Amino acid sequence: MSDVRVRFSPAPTGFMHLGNARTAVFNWLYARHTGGTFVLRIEDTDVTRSTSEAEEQIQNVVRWLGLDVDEGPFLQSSRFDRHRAAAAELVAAGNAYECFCTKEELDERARAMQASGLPPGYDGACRDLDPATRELRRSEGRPVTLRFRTPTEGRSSFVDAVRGEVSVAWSTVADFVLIRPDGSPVFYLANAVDDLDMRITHVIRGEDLIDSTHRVLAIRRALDPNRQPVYAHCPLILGPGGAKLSKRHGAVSVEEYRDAGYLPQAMVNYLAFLGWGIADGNEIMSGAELASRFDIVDVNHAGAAFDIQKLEWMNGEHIRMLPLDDLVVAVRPFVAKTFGESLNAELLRAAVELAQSRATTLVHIAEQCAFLFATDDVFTINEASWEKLVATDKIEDLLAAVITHCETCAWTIADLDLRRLLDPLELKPRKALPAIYTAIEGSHTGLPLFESIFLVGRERTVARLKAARDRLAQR
RNA sequence: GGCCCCGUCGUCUAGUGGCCUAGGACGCCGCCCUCUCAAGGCGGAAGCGGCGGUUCGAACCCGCUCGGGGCUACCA
Repeated sequence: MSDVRVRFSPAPTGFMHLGNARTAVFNWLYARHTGGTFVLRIEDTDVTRSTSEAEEQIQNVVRWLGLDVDEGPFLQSSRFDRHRAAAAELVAAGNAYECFCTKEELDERARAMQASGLPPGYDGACRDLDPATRELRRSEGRPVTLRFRTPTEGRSSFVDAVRGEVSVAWSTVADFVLIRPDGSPVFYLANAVDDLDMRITHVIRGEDLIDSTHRVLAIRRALDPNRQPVYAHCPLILGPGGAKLSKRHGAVSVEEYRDAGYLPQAMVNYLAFLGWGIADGNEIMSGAELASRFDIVDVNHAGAAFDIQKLEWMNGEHIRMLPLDDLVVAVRPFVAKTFGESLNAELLRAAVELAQSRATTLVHIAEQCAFLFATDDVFTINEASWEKLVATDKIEDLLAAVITHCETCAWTIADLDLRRLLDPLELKPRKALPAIYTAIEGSHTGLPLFESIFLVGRERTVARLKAARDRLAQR
């Protein structure tokens, strides 16, 4: 095992969206690539916005994706004492100070500064208070926050593993809050302290955090000047057209994709290729294959648009690669959702086998199999398909011939090859058979007909054909 | 507004000065296969944001410009 230690550290303040998932995937891939350790840390420093549901969802999604966690989950909220101690250390060393400004005062002054064309950051009002004034403020019962004292000159710079040197003038970075009046730490502090304590060597995260890195690094250096991790900021995932990914573009939470019938291995495969690519030859890979090839220095610079069509294709490819028994297990809950838990296992397996080569999602497979599990009272025919049936040439003769055949023939797939009935009627399979698909499967598109009829069984087949015949006669 | 980051087919990408009349994949179009729909096979259209440099030579280097994104919180 190498000494590489990475962590996925989401905030439990909402659902796990695709960007979070991709960050998790990159971290996991890098850990597995290097033989390092993958740590899960929940950054719940914002007590008012963090929820246990979100926390649970994060763990569910990580598990579902198959990203095995080596250490954790660790909750930052259980380490607040450690964060406060670190903050006290910073105050003692003069790197941080007490600020007595109220939220209202801050807001008001920020507005005024903005109005006069100045940047709206903290104005440093409490930065250099003398001890007497500090004592006075405290005695007034004002809230106390701890702020980090940011350098006034020079530049902050670090070498990012994907972007190279990133640098910013310290004069543009205002003093920022470390500890809130209620004693809870803010992200910068908790993040710096925990990465230090957990001996994180590589910080792989979204580009939205690139500017905060200067602040985190400043805290780290004040606490321990000897250790600095490698930072790798990955491009953000965009919606269609390069705009910000949002609900308007459809599902953005990973669980929605799971529920829509996407395979976790397809999700990992697709996400891995968003912002990174070997893109030479085969793109369908297992997590292990991806891990063997992944490296953070190969991550792209530009944001990547999420393309559901490619995910869908990739999902189909993974469905085709999956051993049949595994696919049956994956499909089962989707079928059980409408037809209950007591499913005929053999029937399900046979149906999934027929669907495996033609489906793109698990939901798609469940839909294609539905006609097999539908009892006659719930079996319904798709309206567009019914119209096609009605318009079929010699439909009455065709139905009559198929009914007779199905009532009397041997019940084997070979004997159920209905094409033999078509010649006498001077019909072509391509034109005539979709009507039979409709009568049996409820749609003119679906699982191969003769195998399907075989699985439906003689009794239900004849019943459905007669039902179609009768409905036709009524019009 | 300020600061930072980014810019190759519609989309994901390969490409780090000559191998590029820019390669692959999804999607799209056409053909083949075919009991429907798919899957599969074959073929096709489609791109270096723009302008200036540097160089014998630029998708690759530099400048400007335009465009996109992020940050600018007692969110992370």
